Amino acid sequence: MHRSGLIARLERHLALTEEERAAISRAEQREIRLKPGEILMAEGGTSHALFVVHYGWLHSAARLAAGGRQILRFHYAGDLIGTSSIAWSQASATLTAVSDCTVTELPKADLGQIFRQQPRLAGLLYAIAAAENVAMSDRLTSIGRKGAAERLTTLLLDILARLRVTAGGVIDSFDLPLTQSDIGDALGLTKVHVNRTIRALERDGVIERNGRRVRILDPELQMRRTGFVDRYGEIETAWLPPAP
Amino acid sequence: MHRSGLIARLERHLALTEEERAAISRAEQREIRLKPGEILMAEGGTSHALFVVHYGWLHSAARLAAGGRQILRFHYAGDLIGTSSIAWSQASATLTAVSDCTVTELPKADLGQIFRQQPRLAGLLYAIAAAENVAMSDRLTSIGRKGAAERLTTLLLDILARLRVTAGGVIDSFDLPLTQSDIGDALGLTKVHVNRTIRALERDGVIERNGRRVRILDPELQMRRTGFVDRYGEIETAWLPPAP
DNA sequence: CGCCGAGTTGAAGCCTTTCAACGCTGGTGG
DNA sequence: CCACCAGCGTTGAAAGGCTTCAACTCGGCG
Repeated sequence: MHRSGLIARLERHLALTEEERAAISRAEQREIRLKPGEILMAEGGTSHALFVVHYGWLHSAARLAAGGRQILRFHYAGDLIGTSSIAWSQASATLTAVSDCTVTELPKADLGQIFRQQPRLAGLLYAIAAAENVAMSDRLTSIGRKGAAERLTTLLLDILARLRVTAGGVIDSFDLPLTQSDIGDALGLTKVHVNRTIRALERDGVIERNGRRVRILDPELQMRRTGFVDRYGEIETAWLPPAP
Repeated sequence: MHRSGLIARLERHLALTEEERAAISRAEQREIRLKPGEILMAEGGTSHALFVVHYGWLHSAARLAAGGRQILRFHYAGDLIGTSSIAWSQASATLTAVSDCTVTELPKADLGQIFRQQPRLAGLLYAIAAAENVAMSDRLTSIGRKGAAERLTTLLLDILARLRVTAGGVIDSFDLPLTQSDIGDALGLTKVHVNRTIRALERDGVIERNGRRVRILDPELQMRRTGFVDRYGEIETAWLPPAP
């Protein structure tokens, strides 16, 4: 099996011991490959496992009684997902592949083992969960208090920031596998208005498009204008207990 | 010192051992009392501690460059707050007292101790963080995909559900210490529209008001209509490692 | 070759915001 | 002690951003 996406993620914050790496490897079970649109876990279904993303994108989404959909988060390599199954046995959101992707199962019981034997990893996972909570807050602020153009720009900057991590360099363009309908469901807009907003950003020289390739002309400028903060760069680890 | 709100919260999910209780008591430092409107922690400020709420309400909010504000969450007795300081030393949100309240400090370093010595507590804290993440998702869905009346009803139901826990019974009314401006900032609406929406709910027989007292006429009906889910009732603990 | 999903565009309507004004209440200082 | 002031709640009217409805194009897949 190839290298774990989760281990790679954790090592960006902390130099893991051999034991810590082994504990995670042991917990990760069978690998699952998904095609775009395939569902990994359905809202309301029962689940006794989390998933680690190794490659590709997914999203988690909630359905409304009225028939709409809200995309809650996008998940990239290194993310530990399906975390709602930690607190309940029923999934609170649907996990769907956006691109081709591979994930591995991580049974809840094995997570318990990690918490028992690797307190430093437990702390780091807790810190990452706290960071994700803050990222969620940013999204809430964006949807609650910003107009369509700014929401869209922020989403594109967020995707760019996440991809820059794995790309290992400062890129300014990427392939966007999302439909405009998906984008609307992520931003709380209709697909029609997403389309108009995208075209307005093009006209205003904020972005360029070529097929599904999107280029942000001056990412740093846009980050300043929207007040975008990358929540995934650094995580403080000084408070963590030492490795055993 | 009176009984810790956090211990009470955790014991709703798990029967704690004497050692576990002691570990938390040891970590909780000086008690702080706040009056409505007082700020416990300011966005951008540095902080090396979390806080445990023992009594009263607070909220966390983010400011926008444009001048607006988004209230992210309300915090009640038993909540562990300021968790953004777990991942960074800078606070990402401002914590403000809504009512009179008392909290205690919980230094990050002591949290590290708890993670090292009490893996079961660590797991439970992680599960609670996961549950909060889901609650945040619910809010995102509400703001992204629902109209003003439904957002407001959902907020009132959420407050009711939280108060029912500490009230220890099925209540259907409560004192609402929030201004309409606060409510607007929590729901992504203007205070003017909040006012119109409140009056519409009164006219439609959804709520009654008497000063700051709010009564929801048929909470169960409204829960069904809005698809409200109480995320704070049960948390699964079967996967947790055993107490040492 | 035809169909279906995705993207695009126009026009009309609705929900929410903005701007403005006024009453009420509780706290403060003369 | 009381007048004043500031903040909150309330309401109206007009404007604006986003949605809805509808139609048309384009490209890929069966």
